[in-house]
Amino acid sequence: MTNPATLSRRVPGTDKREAILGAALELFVERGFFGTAVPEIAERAGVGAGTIYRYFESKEALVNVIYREQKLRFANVVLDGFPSTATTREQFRVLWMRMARFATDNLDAFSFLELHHHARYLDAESRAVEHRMVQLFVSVVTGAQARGELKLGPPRLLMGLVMGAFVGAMRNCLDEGISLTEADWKLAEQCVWEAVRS
Amino acid sequence: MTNPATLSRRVPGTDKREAILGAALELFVERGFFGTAVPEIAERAGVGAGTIYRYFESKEALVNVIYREQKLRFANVVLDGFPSTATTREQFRVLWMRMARFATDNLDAFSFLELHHHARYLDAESRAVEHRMVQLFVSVVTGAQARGELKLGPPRLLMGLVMGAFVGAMRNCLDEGISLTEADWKLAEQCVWEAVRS
DNA sequence: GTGCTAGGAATGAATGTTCATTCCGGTTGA
DNA sequence: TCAACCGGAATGAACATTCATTCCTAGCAC
Repeated sequence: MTNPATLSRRVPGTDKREAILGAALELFVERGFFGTAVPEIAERAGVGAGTIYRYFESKEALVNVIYREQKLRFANVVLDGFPSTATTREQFRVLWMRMARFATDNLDAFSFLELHHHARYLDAESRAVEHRMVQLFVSVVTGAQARGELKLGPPRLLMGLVMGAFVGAMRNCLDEGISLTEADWKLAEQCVWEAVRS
Repeated sequence: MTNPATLSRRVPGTDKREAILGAALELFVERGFFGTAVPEIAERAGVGAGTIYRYFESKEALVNVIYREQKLRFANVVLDGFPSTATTREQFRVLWMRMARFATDNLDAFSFLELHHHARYLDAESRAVEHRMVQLFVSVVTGAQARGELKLGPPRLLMGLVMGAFVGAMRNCLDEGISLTEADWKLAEQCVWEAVRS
């Protein structure tokens, strides 16, 4: 009963759920939330329109599941095994390059998170997930400031500059349909480090 | 026929047109393009739904007019009387502070331009307006690089970092419902200059 | 092995709602 | 009186969601 052939039977329809999530992610990136019709999602996922409502309570619930899932995936990629005892310089490099990897390997997920930042249809839990991540970053910045390794100033402002610069760099990629080279990412990292170092 | 009393007759309904543009700008920022219903725009503008179609061919034409209008307003505020003979350091300061002024004084317009960056419903002319602005900035960056005053590297990448950092700083404002102080803007300017200086 | 059956999963046409757009009767200023 | 202008009800298309029906397969009887 637990051999691979029966696995998809034991958790029925998991693959359909994944197909719906994948199709919805793509379409929300391409057309936005209100610009995407539920039957379109069904068509791209290769399921009936009604099937979506077997897995998700509503279109809004669907977009919230995607948001939280991808936000947590991002957090895992970036923070898993974070070198908390390394120098701030090294921590910054690791953070930047992990973000670059996530964004490069998961273009749609990255665009989705960007696009749906603070959207009206995100519910309290989705906002809470976001808020927890921000708080975590703020505490890292505050710590580095206390050790005199980052410029002084509102932590949220410094974080905004760094994250904004990252998104700005990535956006060039997306806008031009090209992808940034490893060298480009390293240059960007060096630039932004010089922006915030004390 | 040209005295003030008859002006609003000679350009009929100019004030209604402005009311529609203003209401639509606000609502598109609050709810997005597809999330905003035309009758809602009419209500906030204090006109009938049909009246909107006396001034704009369609909802899509309306959003494009707003986009181009605000993009050009931004370009004017930032580039009008630009000190083209000053040092790159001084030019950077002027650019940054003018952008800060525009964003602070025109929160909705700034958010609108951010939100509708590369949206599907922007037409060829709107894209052309955007493209011309980018080209202009690229040539400024390239010139400064040639004089050895900016880091070398893809001009689009450096621009992306700077503009991204600006947006990131501004976003803190919007997210927290607070506004950045003059000191905050100066700190941010100093940080970002150090990111791109040679 | 074969045929049957129960019941959960999947479907997509049907439903009621909401939307962008049109159109016509009323209003206004000259 | 008249032409230009306006409002908002009317219209048809498109939408999110539902639900009566079909499909699939594990389990059983033989």
